[in-house]
Amino acid sequence: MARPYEPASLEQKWQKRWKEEQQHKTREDHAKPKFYCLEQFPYPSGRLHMGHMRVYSIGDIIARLKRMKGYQVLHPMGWDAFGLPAENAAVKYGAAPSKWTYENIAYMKQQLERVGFSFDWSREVTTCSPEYYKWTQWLFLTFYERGLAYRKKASVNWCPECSTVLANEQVIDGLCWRCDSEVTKKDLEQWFFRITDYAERLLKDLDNLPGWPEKVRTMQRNWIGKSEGANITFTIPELDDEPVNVFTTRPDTLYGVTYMVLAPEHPLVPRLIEGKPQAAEVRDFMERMKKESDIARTSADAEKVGYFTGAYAKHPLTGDQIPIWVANYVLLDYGTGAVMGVPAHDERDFAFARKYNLPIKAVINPLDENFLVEEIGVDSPYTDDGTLIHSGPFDGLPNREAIKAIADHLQKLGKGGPAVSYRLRDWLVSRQRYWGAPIPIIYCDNCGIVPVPKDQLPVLLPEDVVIDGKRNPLTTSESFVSTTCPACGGKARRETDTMDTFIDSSWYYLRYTDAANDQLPFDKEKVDKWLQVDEYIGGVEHAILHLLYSRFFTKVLYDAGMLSYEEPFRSLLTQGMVLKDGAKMSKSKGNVVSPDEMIEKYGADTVRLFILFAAPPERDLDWTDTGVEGSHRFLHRVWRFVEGNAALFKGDVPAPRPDQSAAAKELYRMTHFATKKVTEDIGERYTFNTAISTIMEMVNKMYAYPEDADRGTLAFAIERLLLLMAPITPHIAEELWEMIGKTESVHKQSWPDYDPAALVQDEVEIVIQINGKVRDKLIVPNGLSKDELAALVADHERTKALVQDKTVRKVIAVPGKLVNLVVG
RNA sequence: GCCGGUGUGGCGGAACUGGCAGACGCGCUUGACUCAAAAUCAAGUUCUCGCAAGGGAGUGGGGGUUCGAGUCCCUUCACCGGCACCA
Repeated sequence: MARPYEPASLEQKWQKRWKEEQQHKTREDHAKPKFYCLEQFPYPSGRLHMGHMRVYSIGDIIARLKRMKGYQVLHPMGWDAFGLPAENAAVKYGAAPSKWTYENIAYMKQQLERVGFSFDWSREVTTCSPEYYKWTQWLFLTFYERGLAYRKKASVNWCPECSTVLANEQVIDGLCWRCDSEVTKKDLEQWFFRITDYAERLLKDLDNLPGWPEKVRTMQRNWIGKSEGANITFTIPELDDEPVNVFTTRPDTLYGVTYMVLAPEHPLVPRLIEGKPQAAEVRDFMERMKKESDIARTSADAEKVGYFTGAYAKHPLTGDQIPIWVANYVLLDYGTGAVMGVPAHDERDFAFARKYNLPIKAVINPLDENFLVEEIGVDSPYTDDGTLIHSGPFDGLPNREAIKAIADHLQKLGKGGPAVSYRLRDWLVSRQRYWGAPIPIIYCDNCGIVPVPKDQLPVLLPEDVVIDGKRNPLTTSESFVSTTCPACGGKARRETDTMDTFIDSSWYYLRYTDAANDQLPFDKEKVDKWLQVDEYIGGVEHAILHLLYSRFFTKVLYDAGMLSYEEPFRSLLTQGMVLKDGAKMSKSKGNVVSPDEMIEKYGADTVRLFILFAAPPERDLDWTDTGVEGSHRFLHRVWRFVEGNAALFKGDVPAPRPDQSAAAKELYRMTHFATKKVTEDIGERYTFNTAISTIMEMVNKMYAYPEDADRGTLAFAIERLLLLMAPITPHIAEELWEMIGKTESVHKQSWPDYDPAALVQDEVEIVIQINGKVRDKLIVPNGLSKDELAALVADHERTKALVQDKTVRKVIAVPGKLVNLVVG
């Protein structure tokens, strides 16, 4: 009586047993090589979605393989548990954010266990627990001690919907990354991390990350946005030669400057316009610019608007009078907030000069002799290379050389010099929200800003707060706000902002290495043992945000001597989205497929198999019901075959005798080939889809295996099949492994090797080509040399017929592959 | 505009090092089993001409290198993503 495949009961049976045996606990064994396999930890939103299923399926297949290959594997899991949804839930349902969060964690943890992911839960990390955020605060203070955390008043991004400020990285196309509302500007005093100090290292070290996708490295390079050029100091005679710096990437065009433009918010503007007839309209313009959002103002097709201030600057080399303008297209926080205008050689300057009738002066002579210098500035600016003209002592110099020559010359004169500018801004880390780690800072009227002493951490989140989505909740807790100054003992008040949740997730991968440490965030020896993360798997939506911040954190902690690596993630795998009907799953589209329902219907193994089989990991995956059915069908097929042949394993199992028949030899070869292919595809190439397709081919061969062929070879193939399936579909592999009489878990077995000799075929099919076109195929003994092959083909009747009376000019023979006859 | 990525059957995808394009799966067609259906097993399935044997075309388009190109080079188009009045 055949026993049917019943995933629901057998999966729970094994999950229970694995848990009892603590099978997924990290075994620290210094004799073995280590492997740190990490997937981005989830936000406890309530339910797992298919995106979660995908990341964790990918991580689990890798971790399970590495364990079987004899590595000590760190494969931890935790919760990115601070954040706004918990607060929104508090406003909506009146539940405390902590209650909401911990209930979600409990539910999602149970879901993850139901899929059979091999996480080491003994190292579980929850960022909203005081045991964790104590160290987040500790690290904030470390940053503060190192001068990397500072407070300043600035025009910052403000999300009215979330009632909080946002970092630049969290503003996507002018909208809030969380809620998509339009972000406005506000002048506020806020905490920043000095990530710009690390701009150059963050940029340069991207070159040392060959294991990262080019796409992600490019995105980070673009975000950091390095420009090389020069700072040039103009002076303003009417303000006692007050200096004003401009940044330019084209110092070679310095002699072509015909005007200068300042950002409307530039601090010099009020002094420049004082007493001038233009003062009123410039002031009016400045007011208008203040109100306009950044996107509207800086979009490429926005009209360029400018006003003459009435003031002039002095050119640093020629001494010419340069009119000073203000315009919407100049931004205060990029470069120096001031630019020089060279309309002859810059598209934007040209358009501006045309509009306001400013002079255009050509200083680069095109190398193209057909291009007349006189044409410059007539219809369009000339922005390519050339030699300098009208540039005093630099005339005749190729402009590329002039860039350096002029910058160096200015430096000698003390009027500027080579300079680099980055697009990257400092990281705004304070949030006017409740559900985050409190910033451990105290304000004292006598002592000013006083950090909370590290031995007084954690600064606990108070519970007597009002969360109404309107006020900063911590300001409503009197018991929290009023405190004493750690320095002078006088009355003081606490900082009421909390930290950006991206700080929590910037170091969680370090905490996993030493999750229970109550003396330090982590022990140096332990973190050094496990770092770097060997494979980090997550969504590309964090390409800039989380991945840049984590790199920054690692570098700062490296500088602080807390760890020995400057880069946290050796290799990065960015998995694609899970789509349904060509669109991202979303409630509003009504195309959400629930993992719970799928597991209920087919079992976790089927869901894992389908996710890994349907597409390579980096690509988007289209969820199809028929595809899932197919994966489920395959597991049934495996089950039936193994179950139907389980009797083979009663008593003494015969040894494989592949020499008994061609069929036996072929199955034996296939088994070794599959071992090789699956090992490489899962362990090195991360193409799980092709690993699975090879296993399917192997099963097809097993079905076609003759009844009377060698049983030992078949037994060998069955045993091997289960080992190869173990990382992919761990439950069914375990159950069938037990069924064939094994007493120790399949997951504790050593990953099988393959025998290269077994891969060699006696006979191979070669292709006969005439002039590169396939004309015939021929079975020949393996291992023939080029000459033997050519001779054999020359003798082949059909080849003779094809060649007929034509001359064979050349014969190309590739052993084991083909023979190509060039005839004519 | 700059940078990066992707283009292969009806669909998801394979071809890793220049060597039989379309593995594996989905879908579809046919057969076996069945009173029948489902399930299962077996065969077929790029397009096109042909009864067939056998031709021809074919990896977004055009060109090139090579005995041989999905793969390398040049060029061009489309789509996706990042940056963008960034000085």
